[in-house]
Amino acid sequence: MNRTTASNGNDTLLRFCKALADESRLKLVGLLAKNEHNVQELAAMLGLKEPTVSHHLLVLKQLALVRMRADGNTHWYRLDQDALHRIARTVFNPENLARLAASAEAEGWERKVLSNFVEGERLIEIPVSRRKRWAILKWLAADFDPAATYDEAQVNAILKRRHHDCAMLRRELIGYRMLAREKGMYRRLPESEWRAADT
Amino acid sequence: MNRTTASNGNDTLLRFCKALADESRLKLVGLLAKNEHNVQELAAMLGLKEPTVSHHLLVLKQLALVRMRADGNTHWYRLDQDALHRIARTVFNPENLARLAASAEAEGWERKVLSNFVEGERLIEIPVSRRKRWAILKWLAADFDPAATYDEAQVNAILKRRHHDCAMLRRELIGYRMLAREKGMYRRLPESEWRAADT
DNA sequence: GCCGCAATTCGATATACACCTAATTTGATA
DNA sequence: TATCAAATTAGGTGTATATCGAATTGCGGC
Repeated sequence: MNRTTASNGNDTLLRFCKALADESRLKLVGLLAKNEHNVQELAAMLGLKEPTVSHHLLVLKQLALVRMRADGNTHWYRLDQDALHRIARTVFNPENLARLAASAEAEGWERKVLSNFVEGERLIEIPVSRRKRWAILKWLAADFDPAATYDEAQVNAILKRRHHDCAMLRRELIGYRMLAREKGMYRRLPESEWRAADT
Repeated sequence: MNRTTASNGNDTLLRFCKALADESRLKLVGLLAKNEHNVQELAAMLGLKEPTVSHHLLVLKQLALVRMRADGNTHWYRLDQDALHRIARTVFNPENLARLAASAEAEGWERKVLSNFVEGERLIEIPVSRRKRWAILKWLAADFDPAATYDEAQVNAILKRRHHDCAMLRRELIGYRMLAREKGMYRRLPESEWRAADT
């Protein structure tokens, strides 16, 4: 199931793929590519019942892949070849693929981690995963001014705003070299000094 | 569900569409199009658990849409852009679409109807649909020699081989002008005399 | 050797949807 | 007008599969 609503632009791509991700509908497309057919014929050719074919045709119709012409009560369907190729072409070009990524960019990863572990201003839980923990620590490090120095009580006070286990957080921050302890005082190190997320 | 096994050639097309007919997998494609990512990152970015992502990556991998590079225990995935475009292009060209229809050609419609209503040499059921009934009657008419004449007993005997309700079949054959009754004798009319299927 | 972590595999669940039958709509015809 | 035939819509069922938690695998460090 999808917890985020599909972004409108790529929604077309998704529906297009869904529409063709069924053997019966693919056969329909193939049949309608060559000739016009009514629902009965299609049902007979595919070995399906009319309602089923109607259902499939509706799906294709909603993507404008098939056209219908009514003669009395019999409906004649045919494929809109141009539409098919147009969609196939526009939908798979690189720019469109790029937009797919927009919804969840690499840069957004850390934000997502935060949203998973931070409720309001408090850290609910310290992630076990090294990379996620790194993202959390980066967020904690932002609480410190690189130009200032703090004694242990001050560091603890700042960290306590986020999570009760300030000692653990302090140790981690030092482990990743985001904080450094010198002569009993702490200071935030520049990012260039930090250990990488995956080491 | 599919009652016929997919033809090998279009099987690729079907699997390709199935693979992309899922929002999570589309997002994966988008993300992997821009950068290499490991499973944890992808899971975090999509808001899914690692096993789920693994599953999706497997699907994409089986179509050779993604490549994997293992560094220790972390697996780095990226999109094979060429593969994607190559498949998209080859799979949607007209010749390939034409092959889709091969499995159930228009000419094959009547054959299909027969296979649905005829078991061995016996007619299981007389279709209600006018067009299907017409196909069945055409098949029955083939039992009669256009150059011969039959009395009613003979006609009934021939039809009884196909279905117990020979009276009904006889009436229908006459209704469609496939058989004609003249002076108590029956004879098969040429196809040019038959009423059309849809009248 | 053992432990920890990333990834995968396994087993279960829950949703999506292809398909059917039955009921309804709609157009043509008698 | 009643009626029939073609299509669609409505409702229900079974299968496929997206997702998860738990167990397993496999690699790297101690």
